Amino acid sequence: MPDNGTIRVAIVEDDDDMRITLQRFIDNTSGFSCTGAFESCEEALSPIESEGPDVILMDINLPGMSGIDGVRRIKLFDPHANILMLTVYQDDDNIFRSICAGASGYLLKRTPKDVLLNAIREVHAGGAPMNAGIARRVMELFRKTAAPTPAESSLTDREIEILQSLVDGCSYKMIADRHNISIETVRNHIKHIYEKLHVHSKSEAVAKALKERLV
Amino acid sequence: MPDNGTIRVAIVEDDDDMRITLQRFIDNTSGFSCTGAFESCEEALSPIESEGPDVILMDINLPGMSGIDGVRRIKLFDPHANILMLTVYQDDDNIFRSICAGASGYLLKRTPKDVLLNAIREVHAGGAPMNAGIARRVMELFRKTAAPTPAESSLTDREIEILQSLVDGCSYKMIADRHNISIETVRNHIKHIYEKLHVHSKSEAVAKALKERLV
DNA sequence: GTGAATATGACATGAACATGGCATTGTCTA
DNA sequence: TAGACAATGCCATGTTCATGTCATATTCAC
Repeated sequence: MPDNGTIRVAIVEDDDDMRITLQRFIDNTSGFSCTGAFESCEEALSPIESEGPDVILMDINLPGMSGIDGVRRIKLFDPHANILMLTVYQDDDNIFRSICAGASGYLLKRTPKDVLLNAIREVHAGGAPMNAGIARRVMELFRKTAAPTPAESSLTDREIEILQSLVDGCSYKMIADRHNISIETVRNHIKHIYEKLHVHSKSEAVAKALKERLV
Repeated sequence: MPDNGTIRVAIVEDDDDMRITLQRFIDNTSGFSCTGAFESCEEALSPIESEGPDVILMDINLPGMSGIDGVRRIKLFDPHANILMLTVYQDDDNIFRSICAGASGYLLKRTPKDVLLNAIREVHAGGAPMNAGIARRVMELFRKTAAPTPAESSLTDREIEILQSLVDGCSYKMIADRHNISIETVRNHIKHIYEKLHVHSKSEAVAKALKERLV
């Protein structure tokens, strides 16, 4: 990392105009330098791995490997890479998949240059820049996705152990062996589990256990 | 909503100094007005419901009902309420629970006044203001919480429908009725599902379906 | 120290399931 | 157009499960 204070930026963008404009803009801005500008992830991966830029600007819709897959690949060899998605898409699915792949920020291409610079600084500083609408979307997605609080169950510790074994796919016999108890005892525990969960089969119990985070 | 352009803010904060300082600051700032400042959620709920402020600043650590529960309650009668958490806590658990409860933004109390004003504007405009570190944390939490990419399953559409029915706790007979096919056909589909998933029982299939997000 | 809850165990019976093989029909593709 | 795959269907056999009733020992609270 040369030139303390300069943020080294790599660009992956297939549109020639956009890419060249961005590269010039960054190189001509004090405090920033461009380590490379690439048309595709395939071209970008190796240079990015060796150069280790501070921030990577990544388009989503690229020929060949998508930007989202690119993020995943980059994160494989550098889990701390700071990647800022810069794209025209702001649908939930792309946002969701970008974040899951490991992107640290998400901006639209029409973002003004000064905001983009701030975002690059922010992502470099450990932030997660994104425009207001996208941030709110992430919150909504998060809320929807988040695990519901484990339901209050009246199951005893032992019953939860047995239920866990059911989730693991064990037969009664296997559960008996695993816990060193008689298969009749297993039956008994499972009877009680069924009563408490209001179910009538192994598969229902397993579904309920997993959906309600009982195990 | 009086005075077009003025953002009406309610405050819930138990610390007297903090609350009074905030209230004065907001009332003395052009474009903002304070509809009420409360020491507790219990006191705040009713006035907030009748006043319908544009933005609510909410502390987390309150005597009695916590700010997080407060958010939940407010969201019950006004799902579009814009609530900005303003707190000293920035641990994952509080952030996580605030977002799940329905908060739209999350700032620390030591946030400078001008940043706070911007955040109020932003949350009012549909954004989700939070400081850089918290934003990054939300992304991380999101990534950890989010559903892993559905595994490649090679199941046909029909098989996935049947598998869904298994997850719903159906017996073979119920599946046959639900899909208007013979129970023998159900057997056949399930045979194929077992082969493809490498399982040997309904409960194993259900567990695999839920764990690997096949349905 | 009595009662409630828990963990353990047994037995019996009918229902549901797992697995094998086999057949027909339609669709898609090399 | 032959082959692969999907969806539908039937039959048979053995296994596993669901559910009932009952019993004993332990623990913990009231």
